[in-house]
Amino acid sequence: MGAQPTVTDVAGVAGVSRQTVSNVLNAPELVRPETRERVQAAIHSLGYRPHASARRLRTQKSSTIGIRLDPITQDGISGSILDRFLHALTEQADRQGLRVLLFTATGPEDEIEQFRRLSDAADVDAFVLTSTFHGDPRTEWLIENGRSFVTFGRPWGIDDMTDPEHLWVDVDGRAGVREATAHLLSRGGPRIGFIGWPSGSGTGDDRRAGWLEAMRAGSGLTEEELRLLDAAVEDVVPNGADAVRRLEQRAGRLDGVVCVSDSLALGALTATAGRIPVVGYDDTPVAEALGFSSVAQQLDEVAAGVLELLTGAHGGRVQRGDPVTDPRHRLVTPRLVVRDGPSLIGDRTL
Amino acid sequence: MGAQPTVTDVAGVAGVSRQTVSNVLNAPELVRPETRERVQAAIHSLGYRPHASARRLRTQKSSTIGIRLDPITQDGISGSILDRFLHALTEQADRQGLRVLLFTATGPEDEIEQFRRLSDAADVDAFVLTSTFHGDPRTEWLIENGRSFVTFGRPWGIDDMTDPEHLWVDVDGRAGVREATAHLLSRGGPRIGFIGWPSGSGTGDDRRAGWLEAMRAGSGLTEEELRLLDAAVEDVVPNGADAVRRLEQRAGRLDGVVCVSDSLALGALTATAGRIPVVGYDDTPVAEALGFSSVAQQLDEVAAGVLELLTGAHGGRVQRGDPVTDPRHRLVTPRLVVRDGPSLIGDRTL
DNA sequence: CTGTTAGCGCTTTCAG
DNA sequence: CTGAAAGCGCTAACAG
Repeated sequence: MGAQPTVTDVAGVAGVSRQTVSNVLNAPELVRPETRERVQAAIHSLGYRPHASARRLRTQKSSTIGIRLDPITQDGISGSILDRFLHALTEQADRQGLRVLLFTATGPEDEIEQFRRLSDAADVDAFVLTSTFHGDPRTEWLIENGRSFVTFGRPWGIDDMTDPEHLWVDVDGRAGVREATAHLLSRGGPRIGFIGWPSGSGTGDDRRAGWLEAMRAGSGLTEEELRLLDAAVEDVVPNGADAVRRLEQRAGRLDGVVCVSDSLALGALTATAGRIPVVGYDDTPVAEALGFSSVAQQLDEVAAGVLELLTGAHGGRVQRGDPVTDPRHRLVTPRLVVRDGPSLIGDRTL
Repeated sequence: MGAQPTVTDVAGVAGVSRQTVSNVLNAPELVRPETRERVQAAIHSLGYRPHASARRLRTQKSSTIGIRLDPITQDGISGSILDRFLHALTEQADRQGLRVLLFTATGPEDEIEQFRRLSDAADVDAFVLTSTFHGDPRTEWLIENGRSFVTFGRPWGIDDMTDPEHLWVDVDGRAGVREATAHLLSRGGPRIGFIGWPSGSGTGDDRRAGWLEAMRAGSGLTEEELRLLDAAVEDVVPNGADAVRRLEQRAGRLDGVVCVSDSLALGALTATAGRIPVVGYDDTPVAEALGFSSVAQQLDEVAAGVLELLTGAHGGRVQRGDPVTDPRHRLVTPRLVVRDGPSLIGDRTL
């Protein structure tokens, strides 16, 4: 432990002045290579590290991004995607010298209060928001108050979508579900059902659109028939089972099911028991454990995109990018992880 | 946005000097109520917030605790417990004015490097470690270098266990499994199997001990018979199914199974398909979704314990407690969450 | 109880 | 390219 060395100590050892040391750290090109090396050596031998708070006080930058940890990992099954995103974000932020600070909030209003608290205290430079929703008051507040932020998730309101103040990264769910559907179409008959959420959620509707596109393009079924293959339920496991039974009843036969989430896929799986292929969404550990296919969000890419938008592609510092040259958003294409069917529930048990 | 007001601004408005303001904030009892209120009013009307970095620089405290986000959410199923712990920790830390900073590391050695980096830069005051293991080099380094830390998880080495430098909080797995086993004994026959991990892991052995205690006390079986009811496998889902089949073969009949994890419980469930009760450990979302009983760690209590040890029961500041008066560790008793059996895989599907 | 004086460790002018 | 001076916003001593 002991007292940490300061720039002054380093300067003493290297035989230069304090800000030469500072220059070596912050603008190495200004310092003659020879001197630079001497300073570096001193830094190394003393084990010097710049004092983060001092630097932050001076530069008025915290180099820290704040992210709220969701209150309850909703379903829990899909909740792990936040977990994975968080990990990717932390890892990549680290590499750019950015720290990730956690906070919690009881609801949107409280979250706004946290925004205020954390940014007023200069604790964070920017925020990363997850699970945005229609007419989200949080983004509104952030924009109005000139705070830097990026959302993981499109703003689903009509105007927001193109608001240049609103930077976002999202996963192209439509493309993912389209691919999943096309995959099932190519594997078996044309009657691929879709178990989605009730319409109204941007994310859910977007994914449903992907199913519809693929079906129109490749199933040869009529609109009437397609309607019979489309179910909308709340996102809890048992509903997946109910929905699949209902679809089978309505449509007579099912050749496969694409689900809007792994939770519903799990439910569907318990009802189909391996008879027909089921594809989920999120590629959660459950999908892997039970061996069903799922659409995987590329959380690494999302995290990279978030950071890029935040640092304006300059890396390192959090600062707005140029509204003209820099992109304001990024759509990441997910990847279908194909698995050979439910090895456990299906083949082995039943 | 605009420039944040500083103590000087507040002092100006309230008509007092700078440190009277500071005193109002840090030692209110030193200031006459009348003045105090005037200052408070000024603070409020200006929307003043102390600048965190300035304060940290001055006090040489970061009021921040660092926690590593596990590299890969191992199984994923049980990985969510870190997630939940993190949430509880953040929430409670918040209330004490402590921030939670995340970092990642590729392994124990790298994690130590991060400890050094974060504490040298005065970014964090203390660390919280999860998933400690036998002869963990991390705790050794932290102790040697005088860094504050608390582990979630006992040190399983013999000496470490009583090391007064090592503060820890853990969940009493033995008690949890004992209760789970007793519960199954009371519900059905005496042949309650145990599916655990290979011996060697402190956590796993501890839980196994719980099963053994309950069985010796309440099953009336011989040691010989008990041995036939005890399986040890690696923690992946399919192993749970294999193990249960093996046990049934060896022991002839099974009246229930207690598993060391929800992952194995899920596997066991697919093989037993609701014939006999299965109890898991961790009470993950999967247990809830599928409706099987599980031993729930009390993450809120663990988080509270961690913070208490960290702040030496004084709350607020991170500082070692008195080695004599303050407790050095805390064992939290888990809770058995009883569910009426696998509603999905069991009753409905099969 | 209140004000004055100093300085945490760093970076950013601006001269040399 | 290097050095000297100044101050980010705050709080801990001490003196009034």
